[in-house]
Amino acid sequence: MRIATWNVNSIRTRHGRVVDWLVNADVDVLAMQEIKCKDEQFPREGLEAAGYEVVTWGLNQWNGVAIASRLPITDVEVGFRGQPGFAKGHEGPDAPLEARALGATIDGVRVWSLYVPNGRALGDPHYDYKLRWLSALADDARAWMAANPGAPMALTGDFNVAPTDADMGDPSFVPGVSTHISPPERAAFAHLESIGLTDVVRPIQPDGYTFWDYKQLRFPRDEGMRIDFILGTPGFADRVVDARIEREQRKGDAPSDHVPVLVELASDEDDDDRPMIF
DNA sequence: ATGTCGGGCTATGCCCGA
Repeated sequence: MRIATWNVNSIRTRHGRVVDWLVNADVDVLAMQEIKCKDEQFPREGLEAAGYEVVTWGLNQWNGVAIASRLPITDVEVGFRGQPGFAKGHEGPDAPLEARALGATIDGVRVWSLYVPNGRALGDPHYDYKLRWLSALADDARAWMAANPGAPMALTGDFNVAPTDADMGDPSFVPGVSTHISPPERAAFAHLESIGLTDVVRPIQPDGYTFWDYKQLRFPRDEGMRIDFILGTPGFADRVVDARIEREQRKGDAPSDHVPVLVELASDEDDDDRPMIF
């Protein structure tokens, strides 16, 4: 089974490219972020014609997450337990949720499509929200892992954190000043790893960015950032046989500013070593 | 170069978010 994540930056602008890539890359499951539309506006036709079932959580023109799968989808969860909300002038515990997390089970694998808040600037209310959001995500993941020992789960998506210096190649992000590289954000990411989630792509693809800003020739200069990840429980990580960052998807007409990240999983029904398929 | 893209709005440019 091939599972991918992709911040598509508007599915209405990108659906043709998304379907083409899914079919060409033979992807079974795609977690999307920044669909930037309401559920009823999501262009499902091309995906469904290509054999994909689609579940979405889109509230308005901002954020929005979705999962498309060629295998049956069950146990859809809109938002995670304890997910903090956020809205202008509404920063308390009863702030409305944003459409940033969607969970589903596919062929026995729990898959989350996550769009972590950007943070905007150090000290901005959105930055505190980002840290609370990541902390609550870890709490929910830890509770799920305790209740489902050994089970495969992947937290996939745009984490908006560059965990190491090598993951930050955009010179406009300055240590001590900028989001995405601040110690608290990196600690929040490391905390996800400390509860038993593993970046399953990095051991296979140690280099490469997943995002390049549209501005200032960031892609031609390869001044990107590695901020999109697939974090797996041990029961997920043990089945990963290959991984890929689809840099080619940053090229051509109307690309997203992010590229897909995907992994190939061995079947859970046999222990045969699978050949590397990519 | 604040140099690019998305979205909405009531518009044919301006605002917001990334």
